[in-house]
Amino acid sequence: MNAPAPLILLVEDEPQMRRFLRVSLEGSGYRYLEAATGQEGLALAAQHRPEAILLDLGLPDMDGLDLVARLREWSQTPVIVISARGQESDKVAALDAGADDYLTKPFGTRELLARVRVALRHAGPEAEEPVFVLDRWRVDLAKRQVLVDGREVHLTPLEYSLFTTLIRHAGKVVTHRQLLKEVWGGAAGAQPLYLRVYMTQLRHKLEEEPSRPKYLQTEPGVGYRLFTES
Amino acid sequence: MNAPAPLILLVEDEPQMRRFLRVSLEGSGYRYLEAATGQEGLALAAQHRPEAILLDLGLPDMDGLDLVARLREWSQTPVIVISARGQESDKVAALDAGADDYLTKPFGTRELLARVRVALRHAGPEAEEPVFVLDRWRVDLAKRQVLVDGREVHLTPLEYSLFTTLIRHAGKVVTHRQLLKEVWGGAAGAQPLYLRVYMTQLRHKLEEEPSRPKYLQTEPGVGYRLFTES
DNA sequence: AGGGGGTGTTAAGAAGTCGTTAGGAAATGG
DNA sequence: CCATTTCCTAACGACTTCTTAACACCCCCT
Repeated sequence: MNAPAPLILLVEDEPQMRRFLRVSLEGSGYRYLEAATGQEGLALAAQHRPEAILLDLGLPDMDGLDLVARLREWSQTPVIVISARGQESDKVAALDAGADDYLTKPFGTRELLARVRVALRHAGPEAEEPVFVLDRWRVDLAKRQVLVDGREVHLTPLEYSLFTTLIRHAGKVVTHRQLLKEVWGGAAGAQPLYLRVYMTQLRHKLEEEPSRPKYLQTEPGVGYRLFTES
Repeated sequence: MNAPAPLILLVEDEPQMRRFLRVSLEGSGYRYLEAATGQEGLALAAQHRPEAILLDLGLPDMDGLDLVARLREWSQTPVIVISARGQESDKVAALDAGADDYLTKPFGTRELLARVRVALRHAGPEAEEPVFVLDRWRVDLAKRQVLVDGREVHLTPLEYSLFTTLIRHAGKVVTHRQLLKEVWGGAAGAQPLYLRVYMTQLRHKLEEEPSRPKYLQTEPGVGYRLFTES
């Protein structure tokens, strides 16, 4: 349902500034990586494919602009340059080297985060649709749509929730207790009887022979499972 | 072989600043358009599809942030905001409203041009017509115009917002919560009842058989969706 | 062969949600 | 300032979904 938090790479050698950036990003729920040198930064970028890069110029081992140029050989990841130098020529050089933004120290946390959001917005909506396909079934989790043989089948909220819970644990047995908890919520009152009723309904809507289920299988005394061949 | 020079739209009411920007852009070989008001700016943007927009806040007729929001309803064209106000909160507000960069006056020509180059770099491959077509419906997002069988149908602001929200998520189920948030704004007080009333109105204005909607479908207990045949 | 636990099936009432209408409040535009 | 449009709210019938109960079934065990 919810995508993981965007990953951001910090390339910064100064411990103090690094701490500041780390706290800012962490407080906003981003995942982050750190590199203290240009080499390390490039390696981490290649290895983890962050969704944005914060780059402080003035690294010990290589020129920041070279880093951007090297990165741009294979990646379009947005780069926000951070620098103490506010000269116009510095900004122009960095932006023309391939950086996407240029922030001059000192700057505020809120502006930094706003510019990070812009960068992430640019990173593009690379949202591949989570679609579960099994034999004649096609379940589009994003659209909340279930197709059987290309024909749409309507599921009620509980039916859909039960079905997607089984899909999430496809192939594995899910216990009665776990199903009741995930579908009906931890609250009390949920009875194993519900499962039998709704499994029946699901089978009638989805299985070819509801009385001889091929995929929505019972694991007697334990729970149910969605059988995925082999 | 060689594409025409990128087209840039200036939205600026101050004659002096306009002259400065014009000279800067012209000297770099860009084509440009000028607008002195927000209304004119929106119209020109819709008509000529510039590849980037330079927007001065503090226009006479409308708030600059509203202009960005209106533009973002149908276009992803990069917007560089220019402002005399350097407050961090101003920058954050503009960037979060959809702007891509924020320049505080005074600024140098070379930095401006460098940031324009960044913006043009971002400007992706040819945006398609900002028109949504489905069966007998034709919605021009730029003109805010809805046609049914070629006949214009008038929608109130809320109706239009609700409709375009469904269009933006065409095919997907949009939950009550999400619709209320996107159409009525995150603020409190929005009730699911609103949705029922406005969906009824939309169906009467847009559907052939309002009581048997073909496209504006209800997903009981979950939300609504704009049905686009699989 | 006869229980008995767990399971499948069906149906009907209860609970909740939705569609529709209309009228008054609020905002808009001249 | 008034006319018009738009928005909010309440009420109620119609519909969908959920819960619950009753009963049939099947396999295993003694």
